[in-house]
Amino acid sequence: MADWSGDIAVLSVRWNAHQENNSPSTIIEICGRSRNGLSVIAFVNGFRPGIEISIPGICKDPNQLPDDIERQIESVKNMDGINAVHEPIIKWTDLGEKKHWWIEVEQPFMVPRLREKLKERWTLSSADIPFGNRFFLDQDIGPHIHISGELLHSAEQPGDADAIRKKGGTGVYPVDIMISTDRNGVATIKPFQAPWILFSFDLETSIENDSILCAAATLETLAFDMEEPVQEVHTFVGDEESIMRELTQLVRDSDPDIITGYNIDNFDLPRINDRMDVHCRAKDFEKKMELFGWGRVPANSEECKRNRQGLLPKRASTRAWTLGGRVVMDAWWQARSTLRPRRETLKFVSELLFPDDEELRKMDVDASKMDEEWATRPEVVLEYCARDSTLPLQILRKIQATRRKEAIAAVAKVPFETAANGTTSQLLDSLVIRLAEARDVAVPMTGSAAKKEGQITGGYVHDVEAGMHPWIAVLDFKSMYPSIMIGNNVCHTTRIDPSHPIQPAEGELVHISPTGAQFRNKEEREGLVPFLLQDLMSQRDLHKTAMKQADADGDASGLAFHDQMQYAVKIMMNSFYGVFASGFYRFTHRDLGSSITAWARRNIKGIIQRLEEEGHHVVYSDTDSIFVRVPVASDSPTAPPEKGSEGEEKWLAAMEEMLRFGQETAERFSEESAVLEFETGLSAFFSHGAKKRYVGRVVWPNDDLMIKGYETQRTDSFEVLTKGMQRMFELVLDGDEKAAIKLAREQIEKVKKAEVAAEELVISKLCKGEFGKDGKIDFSKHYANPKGQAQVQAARKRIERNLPFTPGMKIGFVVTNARNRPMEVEPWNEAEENGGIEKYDAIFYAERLATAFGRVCEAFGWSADELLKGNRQSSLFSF
DNA sequence: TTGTTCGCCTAA
DNA sequence: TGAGTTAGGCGAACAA
Repeated sequence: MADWSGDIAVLSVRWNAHQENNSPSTIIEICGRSRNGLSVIAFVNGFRPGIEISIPGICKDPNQLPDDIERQIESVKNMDGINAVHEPIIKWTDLGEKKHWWIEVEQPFMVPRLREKLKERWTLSSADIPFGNRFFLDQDIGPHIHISGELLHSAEQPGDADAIRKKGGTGVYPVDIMISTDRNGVATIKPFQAPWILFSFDLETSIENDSILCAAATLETLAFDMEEPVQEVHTFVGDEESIMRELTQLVRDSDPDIITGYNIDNFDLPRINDRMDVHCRAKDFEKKMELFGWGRVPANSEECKRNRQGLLPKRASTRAWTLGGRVVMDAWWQARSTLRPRRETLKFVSELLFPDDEELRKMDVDASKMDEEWATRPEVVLEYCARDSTLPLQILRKIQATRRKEAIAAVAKVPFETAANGTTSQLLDSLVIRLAEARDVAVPMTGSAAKKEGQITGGYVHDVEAGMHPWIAVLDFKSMYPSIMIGNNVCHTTRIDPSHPIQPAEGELVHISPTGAQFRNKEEREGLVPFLLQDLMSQRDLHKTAMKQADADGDASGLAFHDQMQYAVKIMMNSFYGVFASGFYRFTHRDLGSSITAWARRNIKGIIQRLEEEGHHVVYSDTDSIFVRVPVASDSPTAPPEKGSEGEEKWLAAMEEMLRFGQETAERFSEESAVLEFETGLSAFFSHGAKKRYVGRVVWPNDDLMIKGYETQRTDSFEVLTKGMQRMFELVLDGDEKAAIKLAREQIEKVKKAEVAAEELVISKLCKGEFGKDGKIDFSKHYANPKGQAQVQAARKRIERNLPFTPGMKIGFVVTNARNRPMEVEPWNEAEENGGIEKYDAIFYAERLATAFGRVCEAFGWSADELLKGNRQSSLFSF
């Protein structure tokens, strides 16, 4: 047989239990897309599953073993499912250095049962690493590899099912290329952007009987050298079974890597799954695979029965759907996490991203009367369905969702699937475990660490003084927590525990945190985490340098690529603290998290104190930032002056002083592993006196309005409030308090008279819930008192009116009567004129405005009450 | 009217 | 695949 080789980006990995010459073997099955656009399945031979065992308890001398160790090992060897016990290796553990025996297991699925049995007498390590991941760790590869091997299947030479089975596959896969190889056929290459194929779909369903009325799918292909993607729209009508069959056929023929759609996780995929169950008897695999056999695996009953990564998509957890060889990426979820939109409907998000697209403004089909709509104007419904199958692709493209995930995958060295749908700790596991194994550090099981009791103390937040503050320099610690971890060598493997057999030598320098916890110094024992963080830091520098180079060369795609990569590195670095401060991570200890934050608090409080002692007033500080008064002339203007006006000179002088002071102060307080940077210069800073709520006029390094915490930033606020407050802050920072108060009063008055459109009053909040057995949504699991939650009330009304509602999504509503308790609300229905809102509670909204505006205006002598009434009772100075 | 609790969302 | 963390503001409901 011929050989095949090529560069591929790995989409996902799974394993198959196999037999070779009557002995068990396990095949790693890699699924990827090649650089030139072929879908590839590779069977990798020669890896064996297993786990590691060592003797429980503290160990002072790894060579001192129980007398009956031979007998014990022998009895392990004789256990069912165990192939072999390898020669022991000495590894570091938190109870001393110990001998570790690698127990080779027949098949990965036997591991859970063996774990249960072995843990009675042994300590287990490396015992809960999914076998597919093992391959990435052992070979030290990431998602971008060069792979070569024996060709089993191609367009020219279609594969033979039996021959493929002999290589560990389950039949002929619906892909371009299939090969068989071993560890020597795989090599790391530089990351590249894979020409993924995306498949986006949408269903329209009956309200009356839940059946699928019609469907649409859009395919997107983007070759690496093309600017614009090629899209192809398909529509499906007819009886339900044939719609499902044709959809499935299209998936298998078009062979996409990524399946998307809007809210498919919670609606479209569950619906197809339910309808499949309606049409198929439990054992009727033949029919099931025709209706929903979307996996990139052979269509046979064996693949049908797999619970994960098989032929039929399954919900592996509440988190994501899995199927063989493809990745489900819900455009809703991606849009939510990157955009944090105020509302989450497809219409809202699309209009947000594509404000110039007039088509999006067309009135929707009335989803609450879908059966009627379908009966009377099917072509309109189908058009609407087709559009909704295309939009998710545009959304993903606009927010660069696949490129971001690909960059994360490259940095974390995991398959695309893990970057797209995995957890933060899985990303870290990938880096930490491979380093641990390389350094002979035993890998503990998740959950093996002592539980963290209560919360650890976090960052320090300085009280903020209410009012206006002129000329503020904002100083920030550069990557504060990572720097502390590097600087103090903070790691699971460097923590000094009095009970540990290995102790630092007398007089050895150790890092002592303010909590008293101690860590070895880097020269004696470098931590895994500090090493990884340092490596990530230098990776980021490389990408930033490459960005500059690409920019200079006019290489737009290179610039974008390195920007994605440096951003992904940043994300990874910032994930370390959280994972290591969590209560469950395998390499954690409660002292790690609390030491990091304790060092951080000590650093920042120390600097605040020294600044104050020097007479530099610190106005505010949060965790890693310090807002300090710049010693400018007292008559320095705080609003940018007109060109050529008399204030201009003073303004420039103040700017100059701020730069000098900011840079000098940052430098003066910087230490080797605690670098302070002059990040931002403000000509004016305002807060009403609450922590985490402030605004500033940024004048360096660029001109901007910075707002933190206030209603303008909140997605559960409403537009009149958001817009009004934004305008108020602009005026306040210009020093025009009068105008700000006037604006506040006018806005409140307008709302009071109900002269504002209901659309500007929509409040949107997350509404949780769970599907009950009867198909109804149960709110009581998530809410102590569901009736008391406005968003639940709105959700219930939507359900009652046959309008779509998905637990876990934000829901928009308008308050119609706040006099009653709980207050009455109406869901916002964007398919209807004016959202279907006839009347709103103007007094309620006026009061909300007054409260929010009042907090700001209080600083200038107007209370919320006075704003609401429109005049002031006691006036010291009346405007 | 006031204090407590629940819940959402944000800053870092 | 159950799982990054804590600090903090504030609105609403509800009990007292």
